[in-house]
Amino acid sequence: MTVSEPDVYDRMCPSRGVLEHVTSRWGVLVLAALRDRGYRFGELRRRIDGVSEKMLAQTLQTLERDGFVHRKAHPVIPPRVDYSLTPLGTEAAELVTGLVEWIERRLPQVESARELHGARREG
Amino acid sequence: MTVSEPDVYDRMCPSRGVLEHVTSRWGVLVLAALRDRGYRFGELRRRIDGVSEKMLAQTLQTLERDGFVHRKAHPVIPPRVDYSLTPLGTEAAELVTGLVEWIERRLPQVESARELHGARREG
DNA sequence: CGGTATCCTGAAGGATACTG
DNA sequence: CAGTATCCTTCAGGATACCG
Repeated sequence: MTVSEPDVYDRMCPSRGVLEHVTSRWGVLVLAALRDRGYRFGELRRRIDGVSEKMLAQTLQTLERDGFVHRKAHPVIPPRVDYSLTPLGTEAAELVTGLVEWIERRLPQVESARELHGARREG
Repeated sequence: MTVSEPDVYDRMCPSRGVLEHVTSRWGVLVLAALRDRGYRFGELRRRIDGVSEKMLAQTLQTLERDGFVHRKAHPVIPPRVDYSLTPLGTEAAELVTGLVEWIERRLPQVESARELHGARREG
């Protein structure tokens, strides 16, 4: 395991790193899911469609480290680990789900904008 | 130039694509910048620290296609192109800058959470 | 000035196998 | 079940060159 440096842009503006954790592909979806209730690892994996074990673990670790997610490991066999939002994470999750829900409401407008504009890349 | 398909996850949930355009590394920063006022291409490039010409152009095209950004090309030499937010883009920008500003306010809490947790990866 | 085209590399991230 | 370790592929995105 190699520990990577914060990149140049992070050094110039430390909030960029946090912003990217929270708005990352899987970060958004984890926060949104946990807003409903706490989940076990496997539950989350099934609920968040398409996430790999590796990426889910990585995303949860990053969010835990930033203080957004609380991890509670029960010392039982088979292992049981529950994830939930911290108070800080709850606030973050409200903001990102606000964004997600806004997008879902405005999707028709986005799609008609795309038609007007002519079908081009989906980057 | 190859035009890429929307990937599998986009097909399952079309809002994911829009979410990723808006929360992408440069998308967030473009929306936040344009919230202040309209900018020319070069102005934006200078204002958004670290963005390459290529990525700025690509990001603006994506946001334009989604109906968030308005592009006004003046037929003069040398060329002049102004970018601004559409009404839809203004709403999106408000949500993302809300998130950015929240993160900036909470940064001290995030940093103390990191210290408690012990210094680990910056993924 | 405001792009586009091409090339290239490092990092993100998926598949698989393994473990306590 | 909840991860780690390893390998391998894909792709974001930077560098460079060129153009209207």
